[in-house]
Amino acid sequence: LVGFCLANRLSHHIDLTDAERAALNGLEADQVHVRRGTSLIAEGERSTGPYIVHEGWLRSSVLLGNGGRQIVRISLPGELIGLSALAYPDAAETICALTDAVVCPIDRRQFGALFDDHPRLAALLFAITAGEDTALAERLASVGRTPARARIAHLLCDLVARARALDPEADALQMPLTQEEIGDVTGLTAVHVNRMLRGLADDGMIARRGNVIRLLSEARLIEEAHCIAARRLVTDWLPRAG
Amino acid sequence: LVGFCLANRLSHHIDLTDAERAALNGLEADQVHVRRGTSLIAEGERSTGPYIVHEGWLRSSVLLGNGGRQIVRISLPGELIGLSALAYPDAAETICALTDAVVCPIDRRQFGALFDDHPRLAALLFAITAGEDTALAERLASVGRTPARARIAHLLCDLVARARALDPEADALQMPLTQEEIGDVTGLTAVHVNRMLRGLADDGMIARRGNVIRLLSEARLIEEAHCIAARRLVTDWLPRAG
DNA sequence: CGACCCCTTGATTAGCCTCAACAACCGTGG
DNA sequence: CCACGGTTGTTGAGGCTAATCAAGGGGTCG
Repeated sequence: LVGFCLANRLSHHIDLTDAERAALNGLEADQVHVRRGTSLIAEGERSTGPYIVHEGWLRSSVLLGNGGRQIVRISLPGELIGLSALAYPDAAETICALTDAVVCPIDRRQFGALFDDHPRLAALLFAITAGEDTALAERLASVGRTPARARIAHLLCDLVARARALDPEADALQMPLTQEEIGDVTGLTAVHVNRMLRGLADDGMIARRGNVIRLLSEARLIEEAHCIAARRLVTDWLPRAG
Repeated sequence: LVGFCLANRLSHHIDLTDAERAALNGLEADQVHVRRGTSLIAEGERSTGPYIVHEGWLRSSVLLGNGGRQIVRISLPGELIGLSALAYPDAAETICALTDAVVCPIDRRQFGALFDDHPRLAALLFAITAGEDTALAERLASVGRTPARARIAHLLCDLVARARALDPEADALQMPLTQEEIGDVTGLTAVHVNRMLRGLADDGMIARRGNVIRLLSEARLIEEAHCIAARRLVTDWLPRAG
């Protein structure tokens, strides 16, 4: 078994019991490898359940009738993706690997069984989902109400913060998104993304070398992005384990 | 007890057992009245849990550092709001009543107990939350990747569809949002919202009389908005009741 | 009656998009 | 090994969408 599993991630928030750990191991048994650039599932296809990311980065996007594309989420190891499979029979989003990746498919029913067997885990997943919902709302605010530079600053801050949560050592961001994809996240064109990145570099806020982006002044970026700092989850309301 | 409770809404998706119904009644016992224009909770304030809307419409918004405001959700009776209270100790969004409203506050711990006592209800709420997450992603796509007219068409289609789910008779939309608020949903200025509404009216797609908006050609609006039709929830994965 | 909010409309500006051309890089196949 | 096509990044010029600034009208509430 390779990669960073959900059990790892959940144990950052609560102390897992042996039974809970075993249940998660059972849930995360299957692993599917996805090569960079290939899609795990396409919008409209029949889906059987969500996935847990074990390794690599992925993106979820929706297509517009006018040919446009919006990337609605970038997913890192330890995160759940494709949750719309719990609401609808067909996938609402196309999920595509940004790097070579390993994911674990979860059948809806397996997921449902978790509510019976391990209510505390189910509740924690609910809390995590609520937190990601807040992050999505924040991105909507960024796209809807801030200028281009700020949107890109916001994305960069978001990604480094999440990458750092996985690897506290990393001070530079190995950026797997093309400028066109950055545009699809932020609602801009690739051309304009390019100009804004150049602007940020000229102003000494970031340094670029190939795909690697280093944040030279995270404070100024955060200020420019009107970021909201990552918050710690409250877990005091979860039911008792067992 | 007034209004449209959560039990009503959930029973559209599954047949509730008596025990489940009783549990929901217990959950929804408290009712708080909120007058139009007043806020239930402000961003940053300590929060104790989410709310269930029993009557009226409310909006959730976030403030940007630059003075901007983004409305991230419009909530109708039967819906859960303020779910970020399950993730963070302080409210992530300001919730404000668009009409006189009645809501039921739910303490985090009450909500947590639901996972122990009624796993099927907890799982259904998870599914509903996943569905709303999809709707939020769709709005992000609308704001990020479609022109002003399309964004407004999208909002109108969304609101009438949801209003109609509550009252199938209603063919007109009693719009409680000011044009400035419509702008805060769609990422536009009030002035431009006004011009776009006029344009839609001039083209015979909507008719306006005061606050009441009638959709004259919903098909054309949907096409213009690149809307995705409301889908039916899958519930086959939920654990058994009891 | 006056103050305030909301709607409406016009004129001007600015931010971002479109179109276009080229350089750099990559994986592929000859 | 190199030639090649395709993708990505870069930069310039010009146009369009939506923001800004400004002014006035209608409604409601104190």
